[in-house]
Amino acid sequence: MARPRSNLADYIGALQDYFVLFGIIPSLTELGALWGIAGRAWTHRLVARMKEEGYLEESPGRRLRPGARFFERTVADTVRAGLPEPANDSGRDTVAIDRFLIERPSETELFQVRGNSMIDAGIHEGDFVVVEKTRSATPGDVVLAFVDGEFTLKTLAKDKRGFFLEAANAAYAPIRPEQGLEIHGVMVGLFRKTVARRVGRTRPRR
Amino acid sequence: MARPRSNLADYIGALQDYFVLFGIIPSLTELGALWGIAGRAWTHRLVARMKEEGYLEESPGRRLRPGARFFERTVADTVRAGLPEPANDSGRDTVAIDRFLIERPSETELFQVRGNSMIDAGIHEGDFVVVEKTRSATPGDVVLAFVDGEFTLKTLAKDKRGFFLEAANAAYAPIRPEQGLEIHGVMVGLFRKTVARRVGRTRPRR
DNA sequence: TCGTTTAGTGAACGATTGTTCACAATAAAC
DNA sequence: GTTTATTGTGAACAATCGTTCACTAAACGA
Repeated sequence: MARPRSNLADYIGALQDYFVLFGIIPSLTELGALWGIAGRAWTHRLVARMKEEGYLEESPGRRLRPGARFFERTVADTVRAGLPEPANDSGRDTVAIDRFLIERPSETELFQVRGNSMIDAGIHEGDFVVVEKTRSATPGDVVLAFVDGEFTLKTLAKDKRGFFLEAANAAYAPIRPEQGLEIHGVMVGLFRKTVARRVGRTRPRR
Repeated sequence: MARPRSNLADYIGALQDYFVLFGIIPSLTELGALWGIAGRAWTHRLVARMKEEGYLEESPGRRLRPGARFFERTVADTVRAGLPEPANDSGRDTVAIDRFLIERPSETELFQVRGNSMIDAGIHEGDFVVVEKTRSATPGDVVLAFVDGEFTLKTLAKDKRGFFLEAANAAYAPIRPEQGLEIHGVMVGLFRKTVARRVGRTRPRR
């Protein structure tokens, strides 16, 4: 029966390093060179196995991309005791946050928040808000609306009199737009930088 | 002289959407199909221009990968009246979220927040916190500390009795660690996804 | 009007692609 | 010592790849 005993893990490790370096999954020929394999046939079969196990996926044009398990890096779940070491031996992907927050790049805009009318929703002045334009809004969503000649970020709400806008701050009254309510987009994410760029640095490098 | 007037931006937008979907930059043939271009020659020249401007880079095997500027996005101010159109002379700024939030990738970790002890600082349960390990903390910084066998996110404070930790929530008492205070890192940023991934889609494709 | 620049098409090239088939080398199982 | 599965090699296939060259079409200034 002969257990597989797959040293597949070694090949995957080498490929992860390559991916961090070059940002792509290369052709079978170059995979063979990377792995020290002469014939393209065997490389092909290894790749097939990686696809079966979810490490690689196929993109249009027969090209390969990292599969669901390729990164498998723990996003370092929080605070619970025990070391938070993410075991992140191989490099990190700097693309992660962008891709996490932005699903439709061409329909997405960033806005910087002014004022504190949404502070109870954890939206502070200076925060960057990710807004998707084409997403249809439903009551409860935070929306970027155009009312009375101004853009404003508020929670969309609805009662028997129709749609209106609510702030997340007791000091602000609800807004019932007089001539129509134009929803520019729906907030789908937020990010914030909390410490100013430091002038010096903690310790000299190298 | 004829200004470039490049509608390159439209092509890049379409490519960004494609990349989110498939995780690769496709071949020239498929780029042409994506952009509605018949001859591969013209696609080739557009790609060359994108490489010059830093949107694309070349990987081994003549394949393409996203360049440094590929993930940049323009930021608009929320509140200002008038169209939020970039109006590229004044208020326009472009940000790549990852690079904006993470200055030192190898010293940075991500943690997901549990609990609401920092809610008055706009840090909610489920938010992702960007923590830099080697940055030296000063009172007022939000730090990820290791006290009494647990990791916890709190504001670092100091009085005449020494350093202690403060929550940003009146329901939590300050923490004065008994056997030493170990600062694991300093919070430098935060991001949050506010709408769950939609099940259906807005409009059918093709 | 003419000239120039941008935008785009179409065909052709050699090289490389993924895939398949036939076949050897190694190792473990029986 | 034979069997069997795994690991690997090498050649061959049509298809597609990136690149280049020659050539329109439209737009715009001078």
